[in-house]
Amino acid sequence: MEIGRPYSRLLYRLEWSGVLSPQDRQRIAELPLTVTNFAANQEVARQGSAPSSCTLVLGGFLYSHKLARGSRRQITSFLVPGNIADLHTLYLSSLDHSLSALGPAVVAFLPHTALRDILERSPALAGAFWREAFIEAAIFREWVTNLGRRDAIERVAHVVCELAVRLQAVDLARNLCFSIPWTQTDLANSCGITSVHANRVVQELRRLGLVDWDSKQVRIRDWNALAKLGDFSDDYLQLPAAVKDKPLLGQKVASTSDPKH
Amino acid sequence: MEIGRPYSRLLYRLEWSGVLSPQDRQRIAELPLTVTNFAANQEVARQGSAPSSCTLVLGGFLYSHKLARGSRRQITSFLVPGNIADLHTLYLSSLDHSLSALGPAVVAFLPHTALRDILERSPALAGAFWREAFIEAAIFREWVTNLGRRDAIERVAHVVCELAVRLQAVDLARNLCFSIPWTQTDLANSCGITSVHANRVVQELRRLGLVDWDSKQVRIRDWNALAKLGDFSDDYLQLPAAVKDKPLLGQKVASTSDPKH
DNA sequence: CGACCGATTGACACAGCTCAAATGAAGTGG
DNA sequence: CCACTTCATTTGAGCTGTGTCAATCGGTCG
Repeated sequence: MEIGRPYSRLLYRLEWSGVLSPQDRQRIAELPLTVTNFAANQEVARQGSAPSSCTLVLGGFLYSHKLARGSRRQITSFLVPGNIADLHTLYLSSLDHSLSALGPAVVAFLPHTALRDILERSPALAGAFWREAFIEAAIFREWVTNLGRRDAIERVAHVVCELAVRLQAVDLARNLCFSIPWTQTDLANSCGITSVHANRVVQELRRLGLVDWDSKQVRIRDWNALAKLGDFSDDYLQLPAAVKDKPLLGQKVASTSDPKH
Repeated sequence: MEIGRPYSRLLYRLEWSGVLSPQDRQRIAELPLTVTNFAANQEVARQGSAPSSCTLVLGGFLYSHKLARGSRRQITSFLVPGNIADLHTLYLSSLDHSLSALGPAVVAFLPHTALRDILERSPALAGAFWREAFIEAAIFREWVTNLGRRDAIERVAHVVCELAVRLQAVDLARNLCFSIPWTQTDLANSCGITSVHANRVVQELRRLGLVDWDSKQVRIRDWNALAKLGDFSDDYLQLPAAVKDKPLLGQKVASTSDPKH
């Protein structure tokens, strides 16, 4: 994966479904974009607003969230570099969730007009974006299942597994180790538990020897056990064979390099 | 809404985002379709399979579901007439959930080839389908929030409100009353609770005078109270003004016509 | 009539919540 | 370089919503 250009991770993901024509790659490369930095916890878009551009994550993490009962926060998804956080604003008038930066983050805003234009002109790109949207929906279904039918430690294990896979797929996790600037409260808000209980779960995962967890740094020490505990299978993420064959998952490479770093 | 043709409810929904050209309506009307009947609980599509057509609900209900821990079932969505249950199979190779009939149901299978064709030819139809897909995603986000941050009675109240609105939007609910062939176990599987507890919650809703509940027949007796209890707002369903202005919600018409039918 | 399925009920157990406080780490300003 | 603040993590002690197990009841259908 070519890294270094703003759209490189997006392009990499879009080509999961098949190589794009030079012209289509060019279309992506030429998308007008406004790069903006956000501080930790800064709001990128507010529920109810009607943005005129979409938000591509370049660096760091965003999360979408909603409130229940007026004050109970639920994180509905984590967005990692290469993800477009709110493609739906292209066709839905108002945003049904808020969007915030988990830690410091860099995003690019892509005007709706330009995106609609390439979706109309290139069936291949339209297909690639459809695919992105549908993968996001599959993740939502998995989260519904996670929240509805797994207990706290399983939920946490599952979310950690999911992030590990999604991050390694865009080269942001190495050796089952990744950095993410979340707090245990963020974790709790994504797993539908309280932060107090999230803390106890994290401690239990440490005690079981499944993960090292320095809050901002997560290292999975026993992938197979964690995936089993979290009832995790990466099927729903629809990874292409080329990505699945990368090492790091299934602990194929857990022994090749120094597990301490 | 014109009723009577297989695609009428779909067309009605597609036009929520704006009137379609006669040619586009024609394209929908001419979609090749295979109509099939399913018995209650019969499987329409199995997780892991790779269908070559999409499933349009014509009558009755479908539900998508996944298993956690091998045996705990979670319903991830209810599909009502006019919904396409698995549009994502157009672009994702394998189904990440199973699809079953809640009660007896009639569905139409639409070949991928025909659907891809109209998505490529008509930007307006593509936009309408994008909109459908994004509304589905918004529902998933709401479900994530429901499961993660509301307690049992709130979850049930919320799901009932959602179904009432979605059904009345396609003329399948009158006077806040609708028929749905679910069991309390189905309800439990959608709300992430056990069937025993679902029963207690239903009894409590009855006792509070919020709903009449004859299992297959749900009548909301106090919409405002139920919506408040379920922390429900229909914003995420992205109803067009024309539909929101219909009576029945907000109990505007709770008295105008016969509540028995 | 018997079989089966869904609704209902009761007794009890426990996962996770609430409330409250202590500890620790990181930054800020003097 | 040290007080001071702030925020995240951690711990403890009850409390409660929901699960589990098991039985009963009622309706439907062959």
